[in-house]
Amino acid sequence: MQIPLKVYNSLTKQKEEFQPINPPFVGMYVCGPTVYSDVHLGNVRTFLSFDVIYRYLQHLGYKVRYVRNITDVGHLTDDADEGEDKIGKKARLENLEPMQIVQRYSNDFHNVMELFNILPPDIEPTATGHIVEQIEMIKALMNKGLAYEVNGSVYFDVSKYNENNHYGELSGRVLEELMSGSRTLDGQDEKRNPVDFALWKKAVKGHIMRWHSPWSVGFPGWHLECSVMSAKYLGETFDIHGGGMDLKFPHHECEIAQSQGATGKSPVKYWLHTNMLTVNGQKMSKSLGNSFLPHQLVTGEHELLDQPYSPMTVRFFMLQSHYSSTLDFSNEALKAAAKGYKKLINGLRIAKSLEYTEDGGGLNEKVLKQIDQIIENIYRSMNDDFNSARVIAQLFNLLKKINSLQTKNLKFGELGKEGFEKLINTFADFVENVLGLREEKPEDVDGILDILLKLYAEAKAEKNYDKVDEIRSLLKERGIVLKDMKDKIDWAYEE
RNA sequence: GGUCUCGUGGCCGAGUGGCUAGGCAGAGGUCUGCAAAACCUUUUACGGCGGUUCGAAUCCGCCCGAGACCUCCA
Repeated sequence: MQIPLKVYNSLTKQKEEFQPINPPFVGMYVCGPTVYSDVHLGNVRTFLSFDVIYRYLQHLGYKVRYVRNITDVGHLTDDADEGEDKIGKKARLENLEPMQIVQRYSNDFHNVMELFNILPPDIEPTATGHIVEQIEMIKALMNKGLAYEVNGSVYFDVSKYNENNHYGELSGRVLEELMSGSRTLDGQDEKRNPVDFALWKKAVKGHIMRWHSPWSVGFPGWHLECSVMSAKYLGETFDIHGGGMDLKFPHHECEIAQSQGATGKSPVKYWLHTNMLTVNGQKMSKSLGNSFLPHQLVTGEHELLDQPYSPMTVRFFMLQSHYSSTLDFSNEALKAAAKGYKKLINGLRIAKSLEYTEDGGGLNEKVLKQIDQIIENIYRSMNDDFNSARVIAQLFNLLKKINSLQTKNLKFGELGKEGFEKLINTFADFVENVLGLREEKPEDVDGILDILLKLYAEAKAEKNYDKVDEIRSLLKERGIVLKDMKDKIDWAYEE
């Protein structure tokens, strides 16, 4: 396609043509979850957005290396770098080894990702697996005079960094204002400046997760792992760094400062930020207590939910908005999405089942042109900062053609074999591979079997033995045998 | 208070200086034993006030309203 891919770069605050540093390779890093509690739907939105970006880049032929970390070091509950370690706290409360907490919620996270058909990244590094590398980066920063040690803890010297760099370039902060705006913490603070942040924290008594370092037995600062792991797997400068808006400051700002401080290079070419999921206009977040857990959605067991919604309904719902807009979560919107999703996925089933047959129609240039136009619009939309909402709109337009083929309102011959294949393949490819929507078959297989058993019983009662034999043999082909019992009919797997 | 985003028809949600978003809901029609689905047609719109322009919902200013970040958060 001739239309170039453009992405909105949060760093430059404008849409830019996407040009990878080393085509056809693309390096993409996305901040993953901290595994100390269940992921909620807001978290899912971010990973879903980058899933579609990942899928589309691959669709365009790029060789993408997608890295998404797992934060399994317990970071502190407030940014004064005080407070309790979240994983350690949970471990203590539940009387578990911290790594049990980490494992449990990592497993849960992976299950949720699979539920929403979010592809796994190529590399999923953990913070605890890269303590050595983090220590190395701290050393490098200390050697450059950008970090200082106090009582076994090491802090990043933001004002020092700002002398030759621009701290705040991503989030639009001005250091002076940050410094005047932040309260000086009473007495105990080890930092030279409130805006400085921890690279290494000495473990206080009772802190469970701890490692040896040249400075103390302790643990690394929150921002450090992303700088370290992205550099390790993608290089000191790589193409795309993603994450939720709420990580822009301070997390991503600090990441830039660390990386640039250590290497002298700007680490990321394109910064992409996804917007928040809201509930009644308010951000969904753990701390506000208005978050939905994925399983609550699927079961419908939540006071704000009228009914259950399937994972693909939610996926479809989220893709109907642009990743950089807030999206409000409501029953009405979800119900509409459920119907829309089913319409689209019915189309996918039809698309896959249609076979081209010569039915005497002559080529219809007008329809062919329409289809070409729609397909071009699909690429145009996706290339415009991954506008999945517009892609879906166009897919519904293709769907009309597909449905018309099925109902014979449109003849195969009008499209010709080539036109037909383009229609079907584009539709199926975008629905399944780019948007990642998959068919959700009814799970109630038992219920469907019951219906067959009922028909079988009726046929027997009518002594319609042809029908009886037919049902029996058809089920047998599927590995299911019927059992005529004295008082009822049952079934079993064929042995 | 500082920085920033948004305000689109009954609901959700794209987009754009003049050319159909789309889904859901509503209306009419075709098809159908009935129904559903599908297809065709169709109603409802760009927070307010100014300005730029031949023309703005789209650009600019002001106002009103909502939200995000500035503390852990995707």
